[in-house]
Amino acid sequence: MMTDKRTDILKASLKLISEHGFHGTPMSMIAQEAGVGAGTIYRYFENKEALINELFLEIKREFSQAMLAGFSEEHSTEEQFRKVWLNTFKYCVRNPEEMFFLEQYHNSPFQTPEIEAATMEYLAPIVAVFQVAIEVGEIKNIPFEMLAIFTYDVTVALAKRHISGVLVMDQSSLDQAVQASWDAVKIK
Amino acid sequence: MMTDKRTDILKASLKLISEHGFHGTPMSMIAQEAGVGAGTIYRYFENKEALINELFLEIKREFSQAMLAGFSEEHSTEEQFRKVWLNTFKYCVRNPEEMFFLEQYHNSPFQTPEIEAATMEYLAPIVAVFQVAIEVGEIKNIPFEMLAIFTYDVTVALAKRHISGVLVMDQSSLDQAVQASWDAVKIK
Amino acid sequence: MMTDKRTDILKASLKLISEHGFHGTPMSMIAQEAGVGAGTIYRYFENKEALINELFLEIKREFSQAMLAGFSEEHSTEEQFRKVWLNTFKYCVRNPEEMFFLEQYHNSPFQTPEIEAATMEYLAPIVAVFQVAIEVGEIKNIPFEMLAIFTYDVTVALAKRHISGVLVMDQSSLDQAVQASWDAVKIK
Amino acid sequence: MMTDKRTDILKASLKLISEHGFHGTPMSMIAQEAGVGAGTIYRYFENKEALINELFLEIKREFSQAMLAGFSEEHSTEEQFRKVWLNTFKYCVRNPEEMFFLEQYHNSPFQTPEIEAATMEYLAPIVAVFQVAIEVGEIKNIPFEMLAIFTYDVTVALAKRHISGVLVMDQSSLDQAVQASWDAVKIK
DNA sequence: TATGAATGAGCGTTCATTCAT
DNA sequence: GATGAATGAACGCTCATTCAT
Repeated sequence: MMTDKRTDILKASLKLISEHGFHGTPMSMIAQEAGVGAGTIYRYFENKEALINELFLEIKREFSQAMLAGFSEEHSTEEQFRKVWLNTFKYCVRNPEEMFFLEQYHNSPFQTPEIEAATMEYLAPIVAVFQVAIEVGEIKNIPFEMLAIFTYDVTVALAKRHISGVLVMDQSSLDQAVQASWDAVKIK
Repeated sequence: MMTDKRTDILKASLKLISEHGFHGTPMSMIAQEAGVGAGTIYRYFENKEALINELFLEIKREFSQAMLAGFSEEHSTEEQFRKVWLNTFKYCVRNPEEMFFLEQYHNSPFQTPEIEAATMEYLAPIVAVFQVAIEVGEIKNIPFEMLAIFTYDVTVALAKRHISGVLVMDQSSLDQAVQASWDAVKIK
Repeated sequence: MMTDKRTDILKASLKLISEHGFHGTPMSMIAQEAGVGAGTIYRYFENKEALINELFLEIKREFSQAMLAGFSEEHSTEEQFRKVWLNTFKYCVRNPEEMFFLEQYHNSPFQTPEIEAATMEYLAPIVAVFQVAIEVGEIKNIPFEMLAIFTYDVTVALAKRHISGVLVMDQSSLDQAVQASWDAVKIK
Repeated sequence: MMTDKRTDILKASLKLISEHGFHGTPMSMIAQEAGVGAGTIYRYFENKEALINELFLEIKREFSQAMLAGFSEEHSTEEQFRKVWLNTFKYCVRNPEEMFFLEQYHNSPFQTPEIEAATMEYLAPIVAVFQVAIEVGEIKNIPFEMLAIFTYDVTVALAKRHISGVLVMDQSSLDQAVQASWDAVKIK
């Protein structure tokens, strides 16, 4: 299969980078974990930076899809909000490698405005919902970027603390957290 | 002597690391920027890791002091909350290098539980205020770690977006953001 | 391939180390002399210490084989003694690099009891001959370590003086030396 | 006192070098052990090599004097031989630092023919005794260098084994060793 | 197409030596 | 004279990348 090795390389990269960091993961280690020759990586990716950027885009796409799972415009804004919030949290907890990778990426020199922007479009449906909710007066008229912080960033931060064990998120804590996030953005 | 070499080295490290990352900043580059010989760094710091850890502790202390500026127990909880929130935001915006450095540090292998813990005590006064506010029923009874996310993490995230230009935080946006954060944690 | 890089590296190491010493021989110099890249050495040897240890074991094995050349239990003890003595001397004179390397190694921190011990078994046949000779009363009942000094150490010391030119060992001097060594250990 | 610091430096060098080797002993370590500033060493010695060479000459002189202790032409050749032999052995066992230093020196690039030769004159009395003994037919007519090997080199090698514990030299072993050495060089 | 041996620039770090005080 | 902070060349070693097979 054509994409087999490419996928193997991306998987190996994710696993190793999430554990050892970008700089603790030599290309040779990725090659070994992926079961390919070191030179083979360069048939699929121009260089290490390109590999990491493509991995980022792939994970970001998957993450965005997960955020939108079961998303339906028939529900209330609050229900949609909760849905997305919990989807985000669940994805993080179930895919810690992906989450750690993204967190590392966001604080690295690999990160570029163009690539970050490219991921924005994945979340268009959510943006639309917020847009309508603002117009009908259900949530505060604040920039989408700010809304995103009270949902995405807060959720990921909680998931990280949960995974590291610093903060145990049981059902009741989860309810508290969603409620607090909703309180932050809702009107009244 | 007018300039202290230790300080020069820390300053150079901060500037370069905040821009190029830990691994994008060789010791030789730090030496050059600081105007010292490469070997001189090792008179003041045991190795690169120790240099970075000491820089972290120094910045964290300064940051914590900035967060507590003008802090007084005579004001209301909400006023104290706003004060700390705005202090945090201002520090980030005025000291972007320090902020980027801290963010990088928190997602790096340099970070160790001991060093992280050592910084916790700086914020004891804030913890105390939250504690009282919870007891008297002014803010929600949620774990301190969660409260921290709705204050510290959210604020830093906003400052980062502001600095990158993705999100312009004028006075009115700032008011909105503080209010949203307060809405997230306050009762009623 | 005609030339084996591993062998090239060992040969270059031997030549340079015997001349300049362990610490006067950087890895880069070995690489250049061997005609390989600096990093290539590390494909064949874990680090400098491992390279030196492997070189030691290789030379020690070769040396031991040379000492035992033409060794036969059919001859008299004295003939066997002379044979080994002269084999040793000849090897040193013909392979001064190997000899200087071994001498350096024996006075270095690379030397470890395990590695030293590993080389002992090469000389088992000689030990056996001495053992029997002691039992039948042909040579003095002195510890093997002491016998070794009157044979091996003395011989190497003579070879060193010969190579340095301080002492010219012609056939007659050689006969004198062997005789003196034999007089030291023989009975009566 | 004028020579105080110089002596301190030499003592510190001997102690540290005998333990850690030439290359495991930085000048700064010597300075600290000697209780002087690093730069001070360069007032007394041109550089590290000169320091080591001077230390060698000093030890060699002391060693030679020890070898000649109680030396008297009134005794028989054999008695004189035994005396020197045992003096040598005792010095090594009582001054292992000096012995290890000398052994290291002899297998190092510091060693030069000129310096080695300079030490020869210390042993002139011994040379004279051997000379006479050869002329009167008490010992074999072999070069002094070869005689030296059967006395000095053999003795030092035994002392080294004794100190390392590989070979325990009690009174009887010592008698055996002296006898073997004497057997090697005596006539009949 | 796939490999992995080979490369060498670049890293963190050491230490003999200098020189302002 | 004595100091020790400062230097920077040189070290051992890593790893992204290339290219002959």
